[in-house]
Amino acid sequence: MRRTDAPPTMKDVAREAGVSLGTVSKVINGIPVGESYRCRVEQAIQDLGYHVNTYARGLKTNKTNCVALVMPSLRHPFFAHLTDELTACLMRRGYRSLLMITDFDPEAEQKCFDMVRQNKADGVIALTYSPDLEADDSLPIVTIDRHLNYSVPCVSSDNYAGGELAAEKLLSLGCKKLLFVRIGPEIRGEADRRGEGFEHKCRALGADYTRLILRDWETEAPIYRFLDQHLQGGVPEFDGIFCNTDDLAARVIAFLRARGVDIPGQVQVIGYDGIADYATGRYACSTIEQPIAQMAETAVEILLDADRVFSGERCALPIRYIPAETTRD
Amino acid sequence: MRRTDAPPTMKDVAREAGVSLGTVSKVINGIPVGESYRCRVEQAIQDLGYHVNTYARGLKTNKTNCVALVMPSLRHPFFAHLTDELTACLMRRGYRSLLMITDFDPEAEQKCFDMVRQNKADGVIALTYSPDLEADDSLPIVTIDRHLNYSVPCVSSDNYAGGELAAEKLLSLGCKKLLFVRIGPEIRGEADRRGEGFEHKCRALGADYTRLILRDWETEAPIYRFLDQHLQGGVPEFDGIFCNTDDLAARVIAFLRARGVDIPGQVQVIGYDGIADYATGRYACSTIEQPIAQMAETAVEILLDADRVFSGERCALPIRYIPAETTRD
DNA sequence: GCGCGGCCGTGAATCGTTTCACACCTCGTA
DNA sequence: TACGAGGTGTGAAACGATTCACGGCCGCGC
Repeated sequence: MRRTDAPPTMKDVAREAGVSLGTVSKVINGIPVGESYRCRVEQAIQDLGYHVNTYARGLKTNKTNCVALVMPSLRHPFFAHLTDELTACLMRRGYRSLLMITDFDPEAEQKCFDMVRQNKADGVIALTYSPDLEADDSLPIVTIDRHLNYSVPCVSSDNYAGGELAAEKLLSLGCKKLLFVRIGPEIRGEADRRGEGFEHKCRALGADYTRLILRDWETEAPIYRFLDQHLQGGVPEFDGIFCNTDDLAARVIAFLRARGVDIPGQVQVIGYDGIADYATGRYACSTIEQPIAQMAETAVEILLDADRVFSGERCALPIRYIPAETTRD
Repeated sequence: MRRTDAPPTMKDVAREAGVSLGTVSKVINGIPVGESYRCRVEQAIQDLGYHVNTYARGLKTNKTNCVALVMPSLRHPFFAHLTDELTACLMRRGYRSLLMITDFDPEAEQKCFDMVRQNKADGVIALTYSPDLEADDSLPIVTIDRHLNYSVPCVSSDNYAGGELAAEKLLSLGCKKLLFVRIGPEIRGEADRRGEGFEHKCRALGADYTRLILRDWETEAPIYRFLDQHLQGGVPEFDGIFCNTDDLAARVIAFLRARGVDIPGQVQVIGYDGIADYATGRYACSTIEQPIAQMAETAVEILLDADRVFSGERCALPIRYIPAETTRD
């Protein structure tokens, strides 16, 4: 007799229903089976409170219904929002998500990839910062905003167009002297195309622009120094600034305001991401919004719809401009 | 011959190293084994690029090294931050986290619990909104801020003390007429103790207070109506307001300011959670901060350290007051 | 009435681990 | 020298699902 504290197995169900293992398996997997058999099995499953053992199934089928999400952090609202949408998408399709946080550490990122391999997830959706991760071609991977190598599909918003849009907006607001500020680690990422698009548009329209590129996190000091140097007698030299993230934009705005600069009176500032503050629903600055839900949907689609063949495909989704005074809600 | 595209198994390692399965198993699990044997096995593992198959192991051991995280959403920074800390804690201990998002839907919450059962996670850490979830006593569960029933341990910040602290602060700032506003669904949750602590302290100090309790999300209209009614000739009747969440506080502040009320000149407002805006690092309002990292650490500890016995224990962690003008960083 | 094809339920084999009873070897002791 | 205890590697059995070759049964057609 089976101990009552151990969960029931298919064998128990089969015995209870008076059928064979194969029949139980068929019922569970929705394979057609004689009416009376199906009923007996379903009844037995109910009575015993049977649940399939995912690990036995995974062992046999080599399918786990599990996708690993590799994210740098959930502190940043963009990552959190993205993870939220990805998980929702995956659950809708009957997949579970295995969450891994790397804290921007390349070593941790590589470790995650190794873990994923050994955990036999069905796939990986990753947003990473290590320039040269060993992507395992044995496992389907989709990256977000990053090029691991050119056989790994990458989903992102249309960063180039976003940069162009930022330039257009600043110029159409009457700005004459533009500045592009970029912060963050060096990556072969789509996000770098924000600057390219911006510069291209500036050149195309014959606008005066400068760029300030910092290849590290958390080193804002040089930016503040630069801004100070270009603040002649309290009058800022630049009247339009494009920052590569919203939080950088917010800090730049705070810094300039502390120096007595009127924003947006004297200087226009545009950020990138389009995340509103949760509490107030307000945007900290004018911004280029990324279609997060659509990015998540697309990443999941590419990962799971194996019938479509993707080879190093890049998927650039449409962006949108949001002025600072906007409130979400 | 094993096909080269199939991942190597312990059997392959054993053959390559010229030892038995049992020996390979011992090496993998760190059980002492003769020096020369260990070396041969480790070499073979290297050569073959062997990784243990988690599903086979899980099947055999009934342990998965996997904890399910049931969260309402990651849009709210409190949940995101908490999930971040929980995942970090779990990874440090060699556990993986299975993320499930319920979107505040009781049905989805129950479904998550069912999924967890069938997925055989080693445990669950849940922050739920359904008043009566069927907790499965076969699976270790720790809740955050919620009482499922009194045999399930619950971790939270010291909400009662937080309420008291809010009352004290408002009074010490010179407020005479206090208001407590609560919004959110009805739950048997620790969060309700915020109001109790607040009221208790008010009574103890003989302070004049009113309460406005809404048992639903997203129905702020009655709050605004109430505030309007108590705005006699532009002068607010209440000069100290305690809101049960930061985002409610932020909205109340925005509403009153739109009515021309000077905050904090005429009215002091305190929220709860202590989450700073990511972009600016600023707190949207004065607030009672919850020790999120400590809550995560404690929840994981209670869940995994089975040697300690918990029966319906409630763990209330210390809170802290943060004035509005503070900046994180 | 007989034979054959199709349908459908059966249960043994299998997936890759862990575990454990067992056999072997060595060393110390009588 | 002989025997037993202790240490160590071995490999078969088991975990709980899926799969597939097999065989029983039914009905149709000649």
